[in-house]
Amino acid sequence: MTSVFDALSHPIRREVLELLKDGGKSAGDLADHFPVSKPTMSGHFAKLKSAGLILGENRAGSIIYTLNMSTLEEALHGFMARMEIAQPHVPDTDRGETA
Amino acid sequence: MTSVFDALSHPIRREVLELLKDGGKSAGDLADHFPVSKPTMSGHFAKLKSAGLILGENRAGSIIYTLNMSTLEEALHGFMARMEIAQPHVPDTDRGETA
DNA sequence: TAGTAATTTAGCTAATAAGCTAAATAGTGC
DNA sequence: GCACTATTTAGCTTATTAGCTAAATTACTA
Repeated sequence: MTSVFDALSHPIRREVLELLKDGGKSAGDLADHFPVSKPTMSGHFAKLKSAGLILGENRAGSIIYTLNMSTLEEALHGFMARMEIAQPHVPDTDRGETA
Repeated sequence: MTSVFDALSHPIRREVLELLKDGGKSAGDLADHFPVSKPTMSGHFAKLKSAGLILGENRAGSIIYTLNMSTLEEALHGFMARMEIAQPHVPDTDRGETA
């Protein structure tokens, strides 16, 4: 069970997540974005899946990976709360921002 | 030059950062919080320093490590922006910025 | 059912990480 | 300068990671 932060430690894996933010993509399509072999990419997918950051689904002879945003958000928000890191660019709370 | 995400991948290193959020602490005091040897902790400090997450300063026979919050914030905010993750609002916290 | 395309698994190598003990270094204070 | 304390460096072992090629598997499609 790879931890989320372990999964995020490799730049290829972070970029895979970014590629998935606008919708699912096949393993092959994802792999084509990176200068490593498909088996190597398969290992990266396995780690992301083990961390709960992506889900894989069989579809028409391919495997479509989709982002599991809630796992990522929970990990990042949880850590930021522990560290008491505030948001940088959202308006002051005393200006009555409407969510 | 360890990357911030590499540095964050180990739980001891994340907890060191948390211990430093309310002010600097000596290497020895930090090491006492963890069930590993001091040389091992020294290696963790070196990685955090190499990632720009902490600073070490000689003071009265000890080395005081302090958190470099801006590096951490930049990395997390940057990644969250790339991922289009809403950043949480953290309530006012007194981080000890006594004028 | 056989073929084909997509993906993973197996098996390997090389590099890095994390831990240890023992020794070296740096800085204080007498 | 010497002793003392704090911390790091050296040197080692073991485990993990990341990469590769080749082979196996899975799942469509004809």
